[in-house]
Amino acid sequence: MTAEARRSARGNGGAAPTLHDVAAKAGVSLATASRVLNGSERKVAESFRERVERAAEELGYTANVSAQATARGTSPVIALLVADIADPYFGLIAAGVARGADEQGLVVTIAITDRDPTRETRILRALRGQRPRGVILAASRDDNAETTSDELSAFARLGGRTVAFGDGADRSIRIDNRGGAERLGAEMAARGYRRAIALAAADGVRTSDDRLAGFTAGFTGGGGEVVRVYRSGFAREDGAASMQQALDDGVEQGTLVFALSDVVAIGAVSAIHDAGRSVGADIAVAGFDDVPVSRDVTPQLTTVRVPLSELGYQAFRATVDSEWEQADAPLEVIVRASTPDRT
Amino acid sequence: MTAEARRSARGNGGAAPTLHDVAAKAGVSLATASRVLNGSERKVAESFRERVERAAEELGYTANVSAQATARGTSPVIALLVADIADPYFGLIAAGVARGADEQGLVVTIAITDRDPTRETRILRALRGQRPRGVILAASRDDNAETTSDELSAFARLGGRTVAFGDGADRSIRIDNRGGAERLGAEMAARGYRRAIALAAADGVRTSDDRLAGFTAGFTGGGGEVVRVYRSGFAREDGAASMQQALDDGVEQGTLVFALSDVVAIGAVSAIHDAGRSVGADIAVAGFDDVPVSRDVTPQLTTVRVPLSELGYQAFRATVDSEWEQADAPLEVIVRASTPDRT
DNA sequence: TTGAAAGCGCTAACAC
DNA sequence: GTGTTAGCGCTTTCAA
Repeated sequence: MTAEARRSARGNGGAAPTLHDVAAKAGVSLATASRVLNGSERKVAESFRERVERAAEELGYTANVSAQATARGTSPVIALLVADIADPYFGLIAAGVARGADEQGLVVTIAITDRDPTRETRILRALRGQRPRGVILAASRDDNAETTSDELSAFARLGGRTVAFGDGADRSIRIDNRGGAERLGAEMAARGYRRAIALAAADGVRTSDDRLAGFTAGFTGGGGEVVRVYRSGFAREDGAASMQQALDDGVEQGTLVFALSDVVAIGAVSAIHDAGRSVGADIAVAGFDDVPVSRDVTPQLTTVRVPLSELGYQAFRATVDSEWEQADAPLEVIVRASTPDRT
Repeated sequence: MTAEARRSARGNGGAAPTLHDVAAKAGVSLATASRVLNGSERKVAESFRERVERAAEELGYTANVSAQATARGTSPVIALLVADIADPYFGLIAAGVARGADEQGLVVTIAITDRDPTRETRILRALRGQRPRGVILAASRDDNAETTSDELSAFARLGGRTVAFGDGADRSIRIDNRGGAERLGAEMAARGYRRAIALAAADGVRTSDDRLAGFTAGFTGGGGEVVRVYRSGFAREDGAASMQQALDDGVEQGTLVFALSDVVAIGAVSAIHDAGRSVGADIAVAGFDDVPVSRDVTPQLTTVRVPLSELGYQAFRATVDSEWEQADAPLEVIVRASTPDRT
């Protein structure tokens, strides 16, 4: 049964009007209708153009994106992979990506990896079916596993641009985790802290390693010492659990807790409260990222500002611009009340 | 130039392998390959099936979703509209939707309305081009404007399911804002509060109106009085601004501030601190939603728990299940330290 | 079971 | 300028 037949069979109820319908109603050819509605500018006589536009309007025509994509061989989508969309870190990145995509009339699809590399690879494979213009990987915060990088090259071979927060893709959004953490460490030492406990992720997780190494370098360089390192993950509960453990092990007054992210730091703050200790002069806490909630906890969190939303926007630009160079995204140490001066 | 010609012209470099390639390599027809790889189960001889699968594997074949969509007339996507993906309210909903979509192998596309009804309508129109299986509207927190509802019916006519947090769609996810707020108001009155200030959104915004009306009913029913209502929006900064204004107007000690959402409440908390006042015995604050940060501020925020992520999941189910009925999502009043007993 | 062939809705040569 | 027509990659009758 042809589309035509099917359409009249149901009296055209429930079927989306096609370009064909518009062309027929306007009394022009398919090609002309296509040129007016979706094709490149300037080529159609004004009178025709008007007729087509009116017909489209009356029919409520909207181009079928899938059909356009198969015909053109490319689809207007940018795929974004995040670990957890409810985490403000990723939420901010996603907001930046969405803003850019919107500017260009592109659609962004979001997939959640739950920080599971297997899932990540699987999703990537499925995403390939969308033949997206670009893929942005903000998921692992880790060096991208081998299988993931295979998938990434598969994308590249299809002509899609791959961008990663980290390595392994065509283009990388780099965050100077090490440098920022080092400045933070130095600043904390300068403010009189001498003992620090670090809350990190598993050894080998790049972001965590860099932040930890940077902090340690800066802090010891200023005369401090990182006395213990607890390892768990990136979630708030991980921070709470690690801190709980640390408290069980004993935390001297005046110790600084350096958490690898604000979210983790906030978990730590909660554990400190639960233990009846207090944040600040008793146990100081510093995080990383400067997500909005770091200003909403009491005391406000000392942290390193990462312009996440802006970086998301840049990541988007990186997927679409032919020429591209990452703009400078300087990280700034922000000292707040969670780390009072000890000098 | 045919695909064949093009492919050999570039030595097949850079082109995605097509079903055609797989079929050729396996020595079977297109139809058979399709049946094995993407079609319905059970129909192909085991030997053929194996050959096809091996060929697909070796070629690294992934079905082109757009082509499948044009051929099938339906695409495996669920479109989600949110006001602001960096807002935890929407982040949680999105997480629930994403979880459900993943279970069904569907893709979710996200669009941001920025709380602009015009944008919302425009986006909806563009989204229609994707011919998504379903659309979830979590954007306006408002009664859906007329144009929006036109777009929604257009979707429905195409056979797509529309689901809204609020009214105007095929199916609605309802949050008992009024009831929850009423219980909160009653509880606050029972705990000895007598004067309240409300921080709401513009008059006519449904969620805000319901929460405000509910709270007022419960609070006055318990002997309290809502002395002033400030109106702005749903963002943290709106809460800060409204609270600032309230403080300028004068806020008696022992007053309760009821904010229409936790995010707004947190803005208010920040304004209270900035003004050198304190949250709790001095000025009490209650919010709504129970987003994670409500437990991370000090003092922790009294609020009404809305199972946002779960509701996101339900919204997803509502788009895909033929039979559907909203599961009970009871709202629970959670009293925390931001509203100490005054009795 | 399998395969040939006619679509799906749209784009883009190419000719008029 | 405009229309014809052969694709895009895939699905799905319909015969064989």
